[in-house]
Amino acid sequence: MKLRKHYTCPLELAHDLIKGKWKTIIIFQLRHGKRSFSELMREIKGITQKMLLEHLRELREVGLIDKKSYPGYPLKVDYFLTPRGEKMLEAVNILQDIGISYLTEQEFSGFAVEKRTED
Amino acid sequence: MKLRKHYTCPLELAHDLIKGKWKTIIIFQLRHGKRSFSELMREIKGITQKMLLEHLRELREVGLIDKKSYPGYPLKVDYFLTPRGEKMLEAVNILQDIGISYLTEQEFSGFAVEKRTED
DNA sequence: CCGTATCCGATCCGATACTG
DNA sequence: CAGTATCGGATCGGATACGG
Repeated sequence: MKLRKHYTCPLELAHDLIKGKWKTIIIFQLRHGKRSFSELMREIKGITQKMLLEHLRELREVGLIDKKSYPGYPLKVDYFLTPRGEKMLEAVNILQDIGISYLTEQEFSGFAVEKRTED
Repeated sequence: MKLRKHYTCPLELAHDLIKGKWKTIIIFQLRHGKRSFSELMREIKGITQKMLLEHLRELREVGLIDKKSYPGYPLKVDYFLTPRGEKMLEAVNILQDIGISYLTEQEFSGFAVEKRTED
């Protein structure tokens, strides 16, 4: 996700910052501080190596996260939120709350599982 | 954007709610109350009729907005945020602030225009 | 004024294999 | 452990035309 040259609207830019299936989840996982690549792989269910690396790189390119590499073997890299990322975390936390409310409340858990009557 | 049957993570669901190029912008445009379809078309630069209708329908299906149709000609329909939409607006407002900060600050306005030296 | 349908290129994302 | 490359199906979104 390269940012475009021009944006006519701040929200278009901001939405591009978190575009992609995993970006908000990555930001949320970094809420308590740094995480290595392998920790993120373990904590984020269902993500592939390719997707995680790609989204990490993009988040870095737009300045929401940064990383620190430690020399030597085994390789070790820590990813962490920048101040901009911390600000984005505020929005992500709200999204998290909204997601929980949808998963919790009857009205939409019924809808979210498409009237499953079995199990 | 139909919601899936199951989500392993609230953020995956929440991100789906605002997935798509225009959803956050539509929510933001409804921040001060109801808007007719044609008002939204006028206010949201660059959007096509198809995209606006499609995103309005999807936002409605997931319960972030609702609409009220008035009988008679010319047709008139008002769209407005539901309580869930108002909650989502809190996140969108933060995104808006972040977008503004990116467009404003030197570091990223330079980056956002990809080192353009002409014009 | 509001809503639907279709076509088609662009992008996204998962699987998989390979490198330092 | 961390990162790169490629391929192919699925989805997204713009243009355009048509309908109530």
